[in-house]
Amino acid sequence: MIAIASPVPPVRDSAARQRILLTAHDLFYRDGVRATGIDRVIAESGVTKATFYRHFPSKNDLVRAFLDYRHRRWMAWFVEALQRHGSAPTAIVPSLAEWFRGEGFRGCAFINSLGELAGSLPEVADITRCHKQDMTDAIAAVLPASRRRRQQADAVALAVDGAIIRAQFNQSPDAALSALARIVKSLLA
Amino acid sequence: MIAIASPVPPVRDSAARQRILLTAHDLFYRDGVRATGIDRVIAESGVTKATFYRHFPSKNDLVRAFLDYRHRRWMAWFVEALQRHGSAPTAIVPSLAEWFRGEGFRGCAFINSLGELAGSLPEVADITRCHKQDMTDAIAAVLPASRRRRQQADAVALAVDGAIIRAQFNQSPDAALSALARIVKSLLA
DNA sequence: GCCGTCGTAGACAGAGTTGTCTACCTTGAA
DNA sequence: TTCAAGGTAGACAACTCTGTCTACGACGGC
Repeated sequence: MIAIASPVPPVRDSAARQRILLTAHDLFYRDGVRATGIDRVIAESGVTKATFYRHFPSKNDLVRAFLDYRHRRWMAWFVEALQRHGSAPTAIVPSLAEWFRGEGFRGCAFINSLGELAGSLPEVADITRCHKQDMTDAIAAVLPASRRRRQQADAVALAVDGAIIRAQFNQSPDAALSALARIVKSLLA
Repeated sequence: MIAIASPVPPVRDSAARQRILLTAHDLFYRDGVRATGIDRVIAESGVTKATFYRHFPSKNDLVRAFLDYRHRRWMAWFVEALQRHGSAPTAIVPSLAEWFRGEGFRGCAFINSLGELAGSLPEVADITRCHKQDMTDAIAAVLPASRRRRQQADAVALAVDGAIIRAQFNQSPDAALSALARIVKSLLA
């Protein structure tokens, strides 16, 4: 037996894995990561423990996969929403309004994870930084080209984070949205 | 025996209770509420289980006390810092800079709790709303009197929340502080 | 001096946590 | 046809979590 390369190609896209990831996404986002036990994910995704641990050797592996999936999914939605609303600075507030008013909105998954996982999964800060960098880039893409575009995008992104937080605890997102609109307008004036 | 009022006046300020609350504050803020077990709080505050449960019948009671204490303590610091920096709009950024650069800064305790406790302690949203309302009032107090002061304070407070978040995952708070300064300046222009 | 309050000390219950293990079935490719 | 990968099913270990309980000591006001 010669066996040059590893004979065990990891299965990245099996149906069971997808089901686990989708279920974990919904539960982690809705109830929080620590509040959601592995057993719950296993039961609701309809697989067995052996199958689960074949794909995700530990809960932290699942959490990392969840954050990665969340990032790709949220960014795809955000870029699409900005385009749909005109790819202009005025697209930012109505896009976020969609999200805030959507069923099951519970804030930013990365910000939420930051608080509860800092101890058990230190890289969550780096992951969040990457996520917010991509969000900032998407915002910069709808701002008018100018020498200060980078700085303006940073400031708008910071305000967007503030708006997400306030929409999370304020029941109605209206106040957060109008405050954000005011900030965006005065920054670009 | 006539016994008009309850003969068991709750002890609000015993030494043991203070020690428990202080310890819980440090641990909850540093490691998160869910990540911190009751046993840990008990061990580090040097009391026994019976004593602990005499003062706090459940962990949720301790969490509520923690948030209340945190609110009073943080507000006292914030108001004092704003005064110390001149009680003007320009006092906001340097005050926050103190906090962000301080040892053990780990973001806003209320925002952090929001994500991890929404399921087990629903009132955390109301508590956070009250806290942020008081923070907004403190900000309004250093803004110039005008017809739009309330709205300006709301917008600044929203941006402050964004700055807190970014200072939490960005290692250096400099970018968050300068973006916040830019927002404050343009809002008051 | 008595009694209630506050405290120490620690065993214990009951539930939930992550993760391992054995045993067997199915499917597709060499 | 054989064999390995991926899946089902579920017992089990080891630990941690919250919360209860008994027994006893110290102190202060009535």
